[in-house]
Amino acid sequence: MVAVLTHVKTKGGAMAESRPESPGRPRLEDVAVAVGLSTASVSLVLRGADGPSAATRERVLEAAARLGYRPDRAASLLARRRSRLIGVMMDVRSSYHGELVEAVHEAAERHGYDLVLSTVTRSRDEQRAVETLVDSRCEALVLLGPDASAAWLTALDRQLPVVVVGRPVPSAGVDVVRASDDEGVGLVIDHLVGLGHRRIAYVEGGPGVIPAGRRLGYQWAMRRHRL
Amino acid sequence: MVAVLTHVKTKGGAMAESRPESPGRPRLEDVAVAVGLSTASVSLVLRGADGPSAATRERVLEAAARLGYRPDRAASLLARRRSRLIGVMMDVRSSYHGELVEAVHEAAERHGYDLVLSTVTRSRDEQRAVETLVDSRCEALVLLGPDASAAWLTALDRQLPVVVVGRPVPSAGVDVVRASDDEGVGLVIDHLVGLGHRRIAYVEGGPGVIPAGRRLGYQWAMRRHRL
DNA sequence: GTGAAAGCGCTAACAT
DNA sequence: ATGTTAGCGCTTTCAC
Repeated sequence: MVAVLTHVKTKGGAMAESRPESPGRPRLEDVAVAVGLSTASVSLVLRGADGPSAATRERVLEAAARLGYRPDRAASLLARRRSRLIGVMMDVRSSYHGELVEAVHEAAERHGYDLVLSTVTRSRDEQRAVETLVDSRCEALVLLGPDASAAWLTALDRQLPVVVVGRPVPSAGVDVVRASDDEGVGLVIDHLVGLGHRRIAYVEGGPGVIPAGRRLGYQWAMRRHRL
Repeated sequence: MVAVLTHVKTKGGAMAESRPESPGRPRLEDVAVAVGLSTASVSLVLRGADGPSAATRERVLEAAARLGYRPDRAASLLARRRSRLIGVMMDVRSSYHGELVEAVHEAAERHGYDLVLSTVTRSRDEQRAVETLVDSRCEALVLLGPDASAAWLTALDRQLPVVVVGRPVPSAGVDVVRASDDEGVGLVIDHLVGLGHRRIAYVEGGPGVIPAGRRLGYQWAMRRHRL
């Protein structure tokens, strides 16, 4: 029943012991050099900009693939103006939260946003979980079932758009959406990032709701957005 | 039952509409200037290095708090040598995975590592989920229930330490730990980052196991590590 | 269409 | 004990 460490067989690799003179992963410059272009051009191609010619594009893509190039998220994030990131605070152990996250993920994806997940644990409370998200440059936050006192919740809301799901927020000065299924979240995200970009808070209608009507919700959203 | 968008009340904030001349979040330099020190010193204080004097520390911490300074994760990550990040691929909708994540999180935390969560969804397959983790500079990966063909799994394992949980890996060239409860994961992480830093793979003994023996597992780990 | 150069905010030697 | 100076890898004007 219990894990047996003696069954561990090592394979020689090391983690802490810094890989000696490992070439390190290929950088944008490596690709640039490989095709005899500037990093600027390569960057454009890789991001699908319309500047580069089809021929150039071809060569760059080939080289990038051949070298196994992967963009460095941290570097990219640091250099970019907008992060296009939406942070989600949740409890990973809740499959209900999981369903919501999936819905949020799909909605966000449609608008070109990526998700950053942060879970609450026994040793990591909600505020710390949220801090991680803010520190990660998220442009908006979705808080699943926060036990938040209106205090820091509203303070947070003054910094960036925040959506709260699952528990009624006390009489804070935040505005609210009422709904009772997980599709509402998708709708809210659509609304949040796709349309008005309003700063809003969302509160589930009540407990014990039956997750359903998924498709319906999305259809509504799509229709509203004329997609 | 379905979310009602008409209930949305805006609050005037905006997301896309770049906050005009917002001062932007305070940077390390802002804190440095506030206390009349260099960013280097401030960085040291904030990271709890032992260089700075108690007096200096005091002032820096005060200023940081007053300005509401929060370190930029991307910038920090980019500048740092090691990321001290462990990536976890999972299915957020599975509360079993959630339990495992919590265990992994606690183990990782004890060794000063942070977790990066990446979930598989209908539109995001395992390989893409894992790519995100690699691109995020994770030093090691924990894959929960991957349906991986040995192909890219073993290729991945050549780049960095990988731990697989939940499904037997085909006859790949990876070494294995056998166990049957989620504590095994904690143990493996301990082993992975705390002791030998070995490159290993972990395979759950079988399906339908009863998550139990949590404490016991940890006690074993602690004892082994003399903590 | 493509390149040069200036950062993004932070960390890490190396000086002082 | 604190400051200086380079970068980390990428994006982004602005020239060419």
